[in-house]
Amino acid sequence: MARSNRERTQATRLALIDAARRLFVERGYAETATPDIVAAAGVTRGALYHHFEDKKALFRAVLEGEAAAVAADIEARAAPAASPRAALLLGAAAYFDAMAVPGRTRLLLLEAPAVLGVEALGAIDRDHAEGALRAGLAALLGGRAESGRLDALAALLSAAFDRAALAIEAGADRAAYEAAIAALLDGLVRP
Amino acid sequence: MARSNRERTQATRLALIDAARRLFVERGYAETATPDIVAAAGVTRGALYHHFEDKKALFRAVLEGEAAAVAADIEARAAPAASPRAALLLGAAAYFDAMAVPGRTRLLLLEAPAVLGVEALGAIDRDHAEGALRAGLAALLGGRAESGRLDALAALLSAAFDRAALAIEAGADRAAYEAAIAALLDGLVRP
DNA sequence: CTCCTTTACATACATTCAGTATGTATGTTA
DNA sequence: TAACATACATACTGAATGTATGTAAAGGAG
Repeated sequence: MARSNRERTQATRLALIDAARRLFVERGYAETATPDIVAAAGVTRGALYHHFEDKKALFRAVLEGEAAAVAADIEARAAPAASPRAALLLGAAAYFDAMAVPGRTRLLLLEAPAVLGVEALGAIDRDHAEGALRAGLAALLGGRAESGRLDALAALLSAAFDRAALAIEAGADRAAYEAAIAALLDGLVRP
Repeated sequence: MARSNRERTQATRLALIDAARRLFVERGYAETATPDIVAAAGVTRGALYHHFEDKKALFRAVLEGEAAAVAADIEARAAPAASPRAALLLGAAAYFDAMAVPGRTRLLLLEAPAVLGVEALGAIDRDHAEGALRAGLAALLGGRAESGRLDALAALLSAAFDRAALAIEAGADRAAYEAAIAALLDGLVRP
Protein backbone atom coordinates (compact mmCIF):
# COMPACT_ATOMS: atom_id res chain seq x y z
CA MET A 1 0.00 0.00 0.00
CA ALA A 2 2.68 2.45 -1.05
CA ARG A 3 1.24 5.80 -1.98
CA SER A 4 3.23 8.68 -3.30
CA ASN A 5 3.33 11.84 -1.28
CA ARG A 6 1.28 13.68 -3.87
CA GLU A 7 -1.43 11.05 -3.72
CA ARG A 8 -1.47 11.16 0.06
CA THR A 9 -1.72 14.94 0.09
CA GLN A 10 -4.49 14.95 -2.47
CA ALA A 11 -6.47 12.27 -0.64
CA THR A 12 -6.07 13.88 2.77
CA ARG A 13 -6.96 17.36 1.57
CA LEU A 14 -10.01 16.04 -0.22
CA ALA A 15 -11.18 14.04 2.79
CA LEU A 16 -10.80 17.10 5.00
CA ILE A 17 -12.59 19.42 2.61
CA ASP A 18 -15.42 16.94 2.10
CA ALA A 19 -15.91 16.33 5.79
CA ALA A 20 -15.65 20.03 6.58
CA ARG A 21 -18.20 20.87 3.92
CA ARG A 22 -20.69 18.39 5.35
CA LEU A 23 -20.31 19.69 8.89
CA PHE A 24 -20.20 23.38 7.96
CA VAL A 25 -23.44 22.94 6.03
CA GLU A 26 -25.04 20.96 8.82
CA ARG A 27 -24.02 23.06 11.82
CA GLY A 28 -22.43 26.23 10.50
CA TYR A 29 -18.81 27.29 10.74
CA ALA A 30 -18.74 28.46 14.33
CA GLU A 31 -20.52 25.39 15.69
CA THR A 32 -18.22 22.96 13.91
CA ALA A 33 -15.17 21.88 15.90
CA THR A 34 -11.97 20.74 14.25
CA PRO A 35 -11.91 17.50 16.25
CA ASP A 36 -15.24 16.59 14.67
CA ILE A 37 -13.98 17.46 11.22
CA VAL A 38 -10.87 15.32 11.44
CA ALA A 39 -12.85 12.46 12.97
CA ALA A 40 -15.27 12.57 10.06
CA ALA A 41 -12.37 12.71 7.64
CA GLY A 42 -10.57 9.84 9.31
CA VAL A 43 -7.38 11.78 10.04
CA THR A 44 -5.95 13.65 13.02
CA ARG A 45 -5.72 17.34 13.75
CA GLY A 46 -2.06 17.18 12.88
CA ALA A 47 -3.00 16.47 9.29
CA LEU A 48 -5.43 19.37 9.26
CA TYR A 49 -2.88 21.87 10.51
CA HIS A 50 -0.25 20.47 8.22
CA HIS A 51 -2.33 21.15 5.12
CA PHE A 52 -4.19 24.29 6.23
CA GLU A 53 -2.98 27.28 8.13
CA ASP A 54 -6.02 27.38 10.38
CA LYS A 55 -9.70 26.56 10.51
CA LYS A 56 -10.56 29.60 8.42
CA ALA A 57 -8.21 28.48 5.66
CA LEU A 58 -10.04 25.16 5.53
CA PHE A 59 -13.33 27.01 5.23
CA ARG A 60 -11.84 29.10 2.46
CA ALA A 61 -10.83 25.94 0.61
CA VAL A 62 -14.37 24.61 0.95
CA LEU A 63 -15.72 27.92 -0.32
CA GLU A 64 -13.39 28.05 -3.29
CA GLY A 65 -14.46 24.57 -4.30
CA GLU A 66 -18.09 25.57 -4.02
CA ALA A 67 -17.65 28.76 -6.00
CA ALA A 68 -15.77 26.86 -8.68
CA ALA A 69 -18.54 24.27 -8.82
CA VAL A 70 -21.16 26.99 -9.20
CA ALA A 71 -19.16 28.60 -11.99
CA ALA A 72 -18.70 25.24 -13.71
CA ASP A 73 -22.39 24.38 -13.37
CA ILE A 74 -23.36 27.68 -14.95
CA GLU A 75 -20.76 27.49 -17.68
CA ALA A 76 -21.93 23.98 -18.59
CA ARG A 77 -25.40 25.40 -19.16
CA ALA A 78 -24.30 28.37 -21.23
CA ALA A 79 -26.36 28.09 -24.38
CA PRO A 80 -26.37 30.48 -27.32
CA ALA A 81 -29.30 32.72 -26.52
CA ALA A 82 -31.52 34.48 -28.99
CA SER A 83 -31.39 37.84 -27.25
CA PRO A 84 -29.65 39.57 -24.36
CA ARG A 85 -32.84 39.22 -22.38
CA ALA A 86 -33.01 35.48 -23.04
CA ALA A 87 -29.35 35.14 -22.14
CA LEU A 88 -29.92 36.85 -18.80
CA LEU A 89 -32.97 34.75 -18.01
CA LEU A 90 -31.14 31.56 -18.94
CA GLY A 91 -28.27 32.65 -16.77
CA ALA A 92 -30.64 33.26 -13.89
CA ALA A 93 -32.18 29.81 -14.26
CA ALA A 94 -28.71 28.24 -14.40
CA TYR A 95 -27.73 30.17 -11.28
CA PHE A 96 -30.81 28.99 -9.40
CA ASP A 97 -30.11 25.41 -10.43
CA ALA A 98 -26.52 25.67 -9.31
CA MET A 99 -27.49 27.20 -5.99
CA ALA A 100 -30.06 24.47 -5.42
CA VAL A 101 -27.30 22.00 -4.58
CA PRO A 102 -27.79 21.41 -0.85
CA GLY A 103 -25.70 23.60 1.38
CA ARG A 104 -24.58 26.09 -1.22
CA THR A 105 -26.81 28.93 -0.17
CA ARG A 106 -25.77 28.50 3.45
CA LEU A 107 -22.07 28.31 2.63
CA LEU A 108 -21.91 31.03 0.01
CA LEU A 109 -24.58 33.46 1.15
CA LEU A 110 -24.86 33.10 4.91
CA GLU A 111 -21.63 31.81 6.43
CA ALA A 112 -19.05 33.20 4.04
CA PRO A 113 -19.79 36.91 4.51
CA ALA A 114 -19.37 36.65 8.27
CA VAL A 115 -16.39 34.28 8.22
CA LEU A 116 -14.36 35.75 5.39
CA GLY A 117 -15.64 39.28 5.29
CA VAL A 118 -17.14 41.10 2.38
CA GLU A 119 -14.01 41.86 0.46
CA ALA A 120 -12.55 38.33 0.52
CA LEU A 121 -15.90 36.96 -0.50
CA GLY A 122 -16.17 39.32 -3.41
CA ALA A 123 -12.74 38.25 -4.60
CA ILE A 124 -13.75 34.59 -4.59
CA ASP A 125 -17.25 34.53 -5.91
CA ARG A 126 -18.74 37.76 -6.99
CA ASP A 127 -16.23 38.59 -9.69
CA HIS A 128 -17.36 35.70 -11.84
CA ALA A 129 -21.11 35.81 -11.52
CA GLU A 130 -21.34 39.58 -11.25
CA GLY A 131 -18.98 40.06 -14.18
CA ALA A 132 -21.17 37.94 -16.43
CA LEU A 133 -24.21 39.73 -15.13
CA ARG A 134 -22.68 43.12 -15.90
CA ALA A 135 -21.85 42.00 -19.43
CA GLY A 136 -25.35 40.68 -19.95
CA LEU A 137 -26.83 43.91 -18.65
CA ALA A 138 -24.61 45.96 -20.93
CA ALA A 139 -25.84 43.93 -23.89
CA LEU A 140 -29.44 44.33 -22.74
CA LEU A 141 -29.20 48.07 -22.33
CA GLY A 142 -27.11 48.56 -25.43
CA GLY A 143 -24.91 51.34 -24.14
CA ARG A 144 -27.91 53.20 -22.77
CA ALA A 145 -26.35 53.28 -19.29
CA GLU A 146 -23.12 54.86 -18.16
CA SER A 147 -20.51 52.71 -16.47
CA GLY A 148 -21.22 53.72 -12.88
CA ARG A 149 -24.91 53.04 -13.12
CA LEU A 150 -24.27 49.78 -14.90
CA ASP A 151 -22.10 48.67 -12.00
CA ALA A 152 -24.76 49.66 -9.51
CA LEU A 153 -27.49 47.88 -11.44
CA ALA A 154 -25.40 44.74 -11.72
CA ALA A 155 -24.70 44.79 -7.99
CA LEU A 156 -28.37 45.25 -7.14
CA LEU A 157 -29.51 42.50 -9.48
CA SER A 158 -26.83 40.19 -8.17
CA ALA A 159 -28.18 40.76 -4.67
CA ALA A 160 -31.67 40.05 -5.95
CA PHE A 161 -30.46 36.77 -7.45
CA ASP A 162 -28.90 35.77 -4.15
CA ARG A 163 -32.02 36.57 -2.20
CA ALA A 164 -34.10 34.65 -4.71
CA ALA A 165 -31.83 31.63 -4.30
CA LEU A 166 -32.27 31.83 -0.52
CA ALA A 167 -36.03 32.16 -0.82
CA ILE A 168 -36.25 29.21 -3.19
CA GLU A 169 -34.11 27.16 -0.83
CA ALA A 170 -36.49 28.09 1.97
CA GLY A 171 -39.40 26.70 0.01
CA ALA A 172 -40.70 29.70 -1.91
CA ASP A 173 -42.22 29.31 -5.34
CA ARG A 174 -39.38 29.40 -7.83
CA ALA A 175 -41.58 30.41 -10.73
CA ALA A 176 -42.73 33.50 -8.85
CA TYR A 177 -39.16 34.58 -8.29
CA GLU A 178 -38.13 33.93 -11.87
CA ALA A 179 -41.10 35.98 -12.97
CA ALA A 180 -40.14 38.78 -10.62
CA ILE A 181 -36.58 38.75 -11.97
CA ALA A 182 -37.95 38.88 -15.50
CA ALA A 183 -40.19 41.80 -14.54
CA LEU A 184 -37.22 43.73 -13.17
CA LEU A 185 -35.17 43.08 -16.30
CA ASP A 186 -38.02 43.93 -18.65
CA GLY A 187 -38.60 47.15 -16.80
CA LEU A 188 -35.03 48.16 -17.38
CA VAL A 189 -35.16 47.85 -21.15
CA ARG A 190 -38.53 49.41 -21.86
CA PRO A 191 -38.63 53.01 -20.58
CA MET B 1 -26.07 55.41 46.35
CA ALA B 2 -29.12 53.24 46.77
CA ARG B 3 -30.44 52.05 43.45
CA SER B 4 -33.57 50.04 42.97
CA ASN B 5 -33.29 46.64 41.41
CA ARG B 6 -35.01 47.84 38.26
CA GLU B 7 -32.55 50.67 37.87
CA ARG B 8 -29.62 48.34 38.38
CA THR B 9 -30.93 45.88 35.83
CA GLN B 10 -31.59 48.59 33.30
CA ALA B 11 -28.15 50.12 33.76
CA THR B 12 -26.31 46.81 33.61
CA ARG B 13 -28.18 45.55 30.59
CA LEU B 14 -27.59 48.83 28.80
CA ALA B 15 -23.89 48.86 29.62
CA LEU B 16 -23.54 45.32 28.38
CA ILE B 17 -25.47 45.95 25.18
CA ASP B 18 -23.52 49.13 24.47
CA ALA B 19 -20.14 47.53 25.06
CA ALA B 20 -21.10 44.44 23.07
CA ARG B 21 -22.29 46.55 20.17
CA ARG B 22 -19.00 48.43 20.05
CA LEU B 23 -16.92 45.26 20.09
CA PHE B 24 -19.15 43.28 17.74
CA VAL B 25 -18.91 46.10 15.23
CA GLU B 26 -15.18 46.45 15.67
CA ARG B 27 -14.14 42.79 15.62
CA GLY B 28 -17.21 40.77 14.66
CA TYR B 29 -19.20 38.37 16.79
CA ALA B 30 -16.87 35.37 16.70
CA GLU B 31 -13.73 37.39 17.47
CA THR B 32 -15.28 39.14 20.45
CA ALA B 33 -14.80 37.35 23.78
CA THR B 34 -17.17 37.75 26.67
CA PRO B 35 -14.35 38.73 29.08
CA ASP B 36 -13.62 41.70 26.82
CA ILE B 37 -17.28 42.66 26.69
CA VAL B 38 -17.76 42.65 30.44
CA ALA B 39 -14.48 44.52 30.96
CA ALA B 40 -15.63 47.23 28.57
CA ALA B 41 -19.00 47.34 30.32
CA GLY B 42 -17.44 47.51 33.77
CA VAL B 43 -19.16 44.40 35.11
CA THR B 44 -18.29 40.73 35.49
CA ARG B 45 -19.26 37.71 33.48
CA GLY B 46 -21.65 36.77 36.24
CA ALA B 47 -23.74 39.81 35.40
CA LEU B 48 -23.73 38.90 31.73
CA TYR B 49 -24.94 35.37 32.30
CA HIS B 50 -27.47 36.57 34.81
CA HIS B 51 -29.15 38.88 32.31
CA PHE B 52 -28.62 36.90 29.11
CA GLU B 53 -28.91 33.21 28.49
CA ASP B 54 -25.71 33.10 26.48
CA LYS B 55 -23.50 35.13 24.19
CA LYS B 56 -25.91 34.70 21.30
CA ALA B 57 -28.76 36.13 23.36
CA LEU B 58 -26.66 39.22 24.02
CA PHE B 59 -26.05 39.56 20.30
CA ARG B 60 -29.76 39.20 19.70
CA ALA B 61 -30.42 42.01 22.14
CA VAL B 62 -27.93 44.21 20.31
CA LEU B 63 -29.58 43.32 17.02
CA GLU B 64 -33.08 44.05 18.28
CA GLY B 65 -31.98 47.45 19.44
CA GLU B 66 -30.39 48.16 16.10
CA ALA B 67 -33.42 47.01 14.15
CA ALA B 68 -35.67 49.13 16.35
CA ALA B 69 -33.40 52.13 15.82
CA VAL B 70 -33.53 51.66 12.07
CA ALA B 71 -37.30 51.42 12.16
CA ALA B 72 -37.52 54.53 14.34
CA ASP B 73 -35.14 56.47 12.10
CA ILE B 74 -37.22 55.61 9.08
CA GLU B 75 -40.51 56.31 10.77
CA ALA B 76 -39.26 59.70 11.92
CA ARG B 77 -38.59 60.58 8.31
CA ALA B 78 -41.92 59.37 7.00
CA ALA B 79 -43.27 62.37 5.12
CA PRO B 80 -46.52 62.54 3.21
CA ALA B 81 -45.43 61.76 -0.31
CA ALA B 82 -47.02 63.00 -3.47
CA SER B 83 -47.08 59.61 -5.15
CA PRO B 84 -46.39 55.95 -4.41
CA ARG B 85 -43.18 56.32 -6.41
CA ALA B 86 -42.07 59.30 -4.35
CA ALA B 87 -42.98 57.45 -1.16
CA LEU B 88 -40.80 54.51 -2.13
CA LEU B 89 -37.89 56.74 -3.11
CA LEU B 90 -38.17 58.69 0.14
CA GLY B 91 -38.30 55.43 2.01
CA ALA B 92 -35.16 54.26 0.22
CA ALA B 93 -33.31 57.44 1.10
CA ALA B 94 -34.42 57.15 4.72
CA TYR B 95 -33.26 53.55 4.77
CA PHE B 96 -29.85 54.48 3.41
CA ASP B 97 -29.52 57.22 6.00
CA ALA B 98 -30.48 54.85 8.77
CA MET B 99 -28.03 52.21 7.58
CA ALA B 100 -25.27 54.78 7.38
CA VAL B 101 -24.95 54.77 11.16
CA PRO B 102 -21.56 53.13 11.73
CA GLY B 103 -21.72 49.40 12.33
CA ARG B 104 -25.28 48.83 11.25
CA THR B 105 -24.52 47.21 7.93
CA ARG B 106 -22.04 44.87 9.57
CA LEU B 107 -24.37 43.94 12.40
CA LEU B 108 -27.58 43.61 10.42
CA LEU B 109 -26.38 42.41 7.06
CA LEU B 110 -23.16 40.50 7.62
CA GLU B 111 -23.01 39.08 11.14
CA ALA B 112 -26.67 38.51 11.91
CA PRO B 113 -27.45 36.02 9.14
CA ALA B 114 -24.62 33.74 10.22
CA VAL B 115 -25.15 34.13 13.96
CA LEU B 116 -28.92 34.01 14.18
CA GLY B 117 -29.82 32.21 11.00
CA VAL B 118 -32.12 33.36 8.28
CA GLU B 119 -35.42 32.72 9.97
CA ALA B 120 -34.62 34.46 13.27
CA LEU B 121 -33.26 37.40 11.34
CA GLY B 122 -36.37 37.66 9.24
CA ALA B 123 -38.50 37.71 12.36
CA ILE B 124 -36.52 40.58 13.84
CA ASP B 125 -35.83 42.87 10.97
CA ARG B 126 -37.43 41.98 7.72
CA ASP B 127 -41.00 42.14 8.86
CA HIS B 128 -40.85 45.86 9.42
CA ALA B 129 -38.88 47.11 6.44
CA GLU B 130 -40.13 44.51 4.01
CA GLY B 131 -43.70 44.99 5.11
CA ALA B 132 -43.56 48.69 4.37
CA LEU B 133 -41.83 47.95 1.10
CA ARG B 134 -44.53 45.51 0.10
CA ALA B 135 -47.22 48.06 0.89
CA GLY B 136 -45.42 50.72 -1.09
CA LEU B 137 -45.04 48.37 -4.00
CA ALA B 138 -48.70 47.44 -3.89
CA ALA B 139 -49.59 51.12 -4.06
CA LEU B 140 -47.16 51.65 -6.91
CA LEU B 141 -48.48 48.76 -8.95
CA GLY B 142 -52.10 49.47 -8.05
CA GLY B 143 -53.26 45.88 -7.81
CA ARG B 144 -51.60 44.99 -11.07
CA ALA B 145 -49.61 42.18 -9.43
CA GLU B 146 -50.90 39.10 -7.69
CA SER B 147 -49.94 38.45 -4.10
CA GLY B 148 -47.23 35.87 -4.74
CA ARG B 149 -45.40 38.01 -7.23
CA LEU B 150 -45.73 41.04 -5.02
CA ASP B 151 -44.03 39.14 -2.22
CA ALA B 152 -41.27 38.04 -4.53
CA LEU B 153 -40.74 41.54 -5.85
CA ALA B 154 -40.64 42.99 -2.36
CA ALA B 155 -38.09 40.40 -1.30
CA LEU B 156 -35.87 41.08 -4.30
CA LEU B 157 -36.03 44.85 -3.86
CA SER B 158 -35.33 44.48 -0.16
CA ALA B 159 -32.22 42.52 -1.04
CA ALA B 160 -31.26 45.24 -3.52
CA PHE B 161 -31.65 47.86 -0.79
CA ASP B 162 -29.44 45.87 1.52
CA ARG B 163 -26.75 45.45 -1.10
CA ALA B 164 -26.91 49.13 -1.91
CA ALA B 165 -26.44 49.98 1.75
CA LEU B 166 -23.39 47.74 1.87
CA ALA B 167 -21.95 49.26 -1.28
CA ILE B 168 -22.49 52.79 -0.02
CA GLU B 169 -20.86 51.84 3.27
CA ALA B 170 -17.92 50.50 1.28
CA GLY B 171 -17.51 53.86 -0.41
CA ALA B 172 -19.58 53.52 -3.56
CA ASP B 173 -21.39 56.52 -5.02
CA ARG B 174 -24.70 56.78 -3.24
CA ALA B 175 -26.33 58.76 -6.02
CA ALA B 176 -25.57 56.01 -8.51
CA TYR B 177 -27.26 53.45 -6.32
CA GLU B 178 -30.27 55.64 -5.66
CA ALA B 179 -30.58 56.16 -9.41
CA ALA B 180 -30.35 52.42 -10.00
CA ILE B 181 -33.08 51.80 -7.43
CA ALA B 182 -35.23 54.42 -9.10
CA ALA B 183 -34.61 52.79 -12.47
CA LEU B 184 -35.76 49.43 -11.14
CA LEU B 185 -38.91 50.95 -9.63
CA ASP B 186 -39.74 52.98 -12.71
CA GLY B 187 -39.33 49.91 -14.84
CA LEU B 188 -41.92 48.11 -12.78
CA VAL B 189 -44.63 50.66 -13.25
CA ARG B 190 -44.23 51.55 -16.91
CA PRO B 191 -44.62 48.41 -19.05
C1' DC C 1 -38.83 46.82 62.51
C1' DT C 2 -37.92 41.65 61.50
C1' DC C 3 -37.80 37.71 58.99
C1' DC C 4 -37.76 35.60 54.69
C1' DT C 5 -37.49 35.39 49.81
C1' DT C 6 -35.89 37.04 45.55
C1' DT C 7 -32.84 39.57 42.74
C1' DA C 8 -28.34 40.85 41.11
C1' DC C 9 -24.54 39.95 40.91
C1' DA C 10 -19.20 37.88 41.90
C1' DT C 11 -16.10 33.98 42.05
C1' DA C 12 -14.52 29.49 41.16
C1' DC C 13 -14.76 25.55 38.26
C1' DA C 14 -15.26 22.09 34.38
C1' DT C 15 -15.11 21.44 29.70
C1' DT C 16 -13.77 22.27 25.25
C1' DC C 17 -11.42 24.19 21.53
C1' DA C 18 -7.85 26.51 18.52
C1' DG C 19 -3.30 26.67 17.59
C1' DT C 20 1.63 25.17 18.46
C1' DA C 21 5.55 22.37 19.46
C1' DT C 22 7.56 18.18 19.07
C1' DG C 23 8.27 13.47 17.73
C1' DT C 24 8.19 9.79 14.06
C1' DA C 25 7.59 7.12 9.96
C1' DT C 26 7.55 7.30 5.14
C1' DG C 27 8.62 9.08 0.73
C1' DT C 28 12.17 11.61 -2.14
C1' DT C 29 16.58 13.02 -3.75
C1' DA C 30 21.65 13.57 -4.13
C1' DT D 1 22.59 4.54 0.76
C1' DA D 2 22.84 8.59 3.26
C1' DA D 3 20.70 13.05 3.92
C1' DC D 4 16.70 15.47 3.59
C1' DA D 5 11.86 16.71 3.11
C1' DT D 6 7.14 15.54 3.58
C1' DA D 7 3.08 13.91 6.01
C1' DC D 8 1.45 13.11 9.45
C1' DA D 9 0.41 11.80 15.02
C1' DT D 10 0.68 13.10 19.84
C1' DA D 11 1.22 16.14 23.62
C1' DC D 12 0.80 20.65 25.41
C1' DT D 13 -0.75 25.58 26.25
C1' DG D 14 -3.64 29.41 26.67
C1' DA D 15 -8.09 30.99 26.39
C1' DA D 16 -13.03 30.99 26.01
C1' DT D 17 -17.80 29.43 27.00
C1' DG D 18 -21.11 28.02 30.07
C1' DT D 19 -22.26 26.46 34.92
C1' DA D 20 -22.38 25.93 39.83
C1' DT D 21 -21.97 28.06 43.95
C1' DG D 22 -21.53 31.82 47.23
C1' DT D 23 -22.92 36.63 48.86
C1' DA D 24 -24.81 41.16 49.55
C1' DA D 25 -28.56 44.08 48.78
C1' DA D 26 -33.46 44.90 47.60
C1' DG D 27 -38.31 44.04 48.50
C1' DG D 28 -42.35 42.61 50.52
C1' DA D 29 -45.17 39.80 54.53
C1' DG D 30 -46.48 39.94 59.13
